[in-house]
Amino acid sequence: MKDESLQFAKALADGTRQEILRQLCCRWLTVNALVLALQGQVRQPTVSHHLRLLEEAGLVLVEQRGRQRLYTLNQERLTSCCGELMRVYAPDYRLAPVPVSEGEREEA
Amino acid sequence: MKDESLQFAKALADGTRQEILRQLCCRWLTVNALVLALQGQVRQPTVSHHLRLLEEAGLVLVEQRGRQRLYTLNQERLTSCCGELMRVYAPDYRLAPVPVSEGEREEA
DNA sequence: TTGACATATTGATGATCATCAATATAATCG
DNA sequence: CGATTATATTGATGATCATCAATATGTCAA
Repeated sequence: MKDESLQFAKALADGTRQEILRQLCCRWLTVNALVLALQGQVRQPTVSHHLRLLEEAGLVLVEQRGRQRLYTLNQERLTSCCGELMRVYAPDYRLAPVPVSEGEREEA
Repeated sequence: MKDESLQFAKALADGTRQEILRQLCCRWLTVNALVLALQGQVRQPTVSHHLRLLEEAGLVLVEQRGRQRLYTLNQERLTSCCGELMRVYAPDYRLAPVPVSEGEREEA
């Protein structure tokens, strides 16, 4: 897409997609596992549809594993998109994103 | 709206609204001035419509001034919404938003 | 109060999009 | 190979939404 911030916002502008991202945060799930995690909220084709949009926006990472595909949230991408938004729309504010260290990540 | 991050994303999920926000960044414009700045892209009622959505999302500030209404981008709100997004969807990253000082603001 | 100006609201229309059932593709196993 | 499983794609349908012309509301000046 031409405008990255627009694609980013559109990707997040749906409740089901945000729920999917929450489920994919900090873990890898297969499509079916994701459908189950969504508790019958939506069917598998719908989940695949959303995953495609999220992948096109770079917000999820995919890994083929036999006949299943594992998805996870791409935190780095989300961070950089938020950074871009703030650079454009909040130039009077600054952000200093600090990656959490490996050690800290384990504690949570 | 129930979900703040969803309302935020929806508000940004339109090219015209993002263009409006760019125009309202760091300055106050009347509705008509905004229509002019958009160079005939959209009519006045459409602009008013978008301004309402943006106001409901807290992304613009309004001030009545005689018979006109002045709008400007609410940078603080945008910053906090981005922060919320990152807190939820990028917990392995941190942001330390630092407001630019008054002095620096003048230079730009 | 009347007239002129600035903005908001209404109602209609077309476009975009979320969702589903059905089906296709792809990968593994026997 | 054929059967099974996992995921993607297709086509249809209803909902949401961006946009406009027309009109209403609100504000000031004379």
